[in-house]
Amino acid sequence: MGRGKIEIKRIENATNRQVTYSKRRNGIFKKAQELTVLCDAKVSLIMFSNTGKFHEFISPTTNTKKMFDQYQKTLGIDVWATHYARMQESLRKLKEINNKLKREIRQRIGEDLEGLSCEEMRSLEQKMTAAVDVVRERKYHVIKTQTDTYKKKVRNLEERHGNILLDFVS
Amino acid sequence: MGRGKIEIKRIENATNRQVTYSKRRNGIFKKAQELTVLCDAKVSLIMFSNTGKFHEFISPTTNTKKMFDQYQKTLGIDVWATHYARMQESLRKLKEINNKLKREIRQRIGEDLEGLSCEEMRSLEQKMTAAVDVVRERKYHVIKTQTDTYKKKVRNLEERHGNILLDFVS
DNA sequence: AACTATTTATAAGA
DNA sequence: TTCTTATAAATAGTT
Repeated sequence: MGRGKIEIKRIENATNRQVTYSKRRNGIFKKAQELTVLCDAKVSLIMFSNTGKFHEFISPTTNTKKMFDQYQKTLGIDVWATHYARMQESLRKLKEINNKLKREIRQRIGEDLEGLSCEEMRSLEQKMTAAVDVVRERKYHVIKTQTDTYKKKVRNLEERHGNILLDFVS
Repeated sequence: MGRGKIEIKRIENATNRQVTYSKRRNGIFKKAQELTVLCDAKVSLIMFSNTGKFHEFISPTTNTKKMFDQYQKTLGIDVWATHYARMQESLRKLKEINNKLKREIRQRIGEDLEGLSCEEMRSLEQKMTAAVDVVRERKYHVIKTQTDTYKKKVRNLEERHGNILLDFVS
């Protein structure tokens, strides 16, 4: 999958190997996550890059301990695993929400409009003009309030000034 | 990937779930194998289907025991803590970004304007009207394109209709 | 870190 | 299960 087909053999260029590792690692993690959800399966995925970097995915499950116990006693790991998996899920969801929000903002900025139908565009425009109106009104309100405050101050000053002048005159 | 897009949630139909599990398990195993070879990585992949069937993939360069040894040796129990801390940090950051994005959207919807100064409000209004213009222009473009297409069709139909009428007359 | 031309995975149907 | 095939998704090479 990609610009060209590649042979499945060790990538000799270190940089390239690192990049591919990173990309494919994400791919596999995503697939593991999906399998966990779609098929209600339990998955443990642990990997070390050739540079020794460690990554893992563990399905959120109450039976994680069973999975590890089949191989060896790994004290405390299962407790963390559940917790960890939950966090992974949270991260994933947050990222998703983030992307959606970003897209919405982009649309409201006027980018990313390619996919929208005429009707959707009309609706978006309507929403946006309505919002602009709200902002405009609010702005006027603020200005009005400020102006009134200043007017009052000026009136006050004028009055006092007038009194001072009167003092001079008298 | 497939005839249709699917939502990532538990597949309720048991047969379907089993089939998907089988297909996707093969997919992940293949990917794990490829990663092992391409990137010279060590991968341990253990899974249980919801019916309790067990499958695993282990890089040929290692074995499960080695993998867990490395896991413990490289990480130790305290590394779980750092790992956990790192994830928590990520979560925090994502949430923060999320809130900012949400706030921006709210403002662009016309809510949450309380804290803004007159100047900020003016700037926001400007940005929004600019965005509305972009959307409006894009909308017009779409409508124009559609209209032109229809016009062409109508012209075509009229022409053909005219020919048919001529046939009748002659 | 993005992008995109391609390859690959896979959902649905048989 | 296995095959097929239209479509979605992953990703190799590139910028």
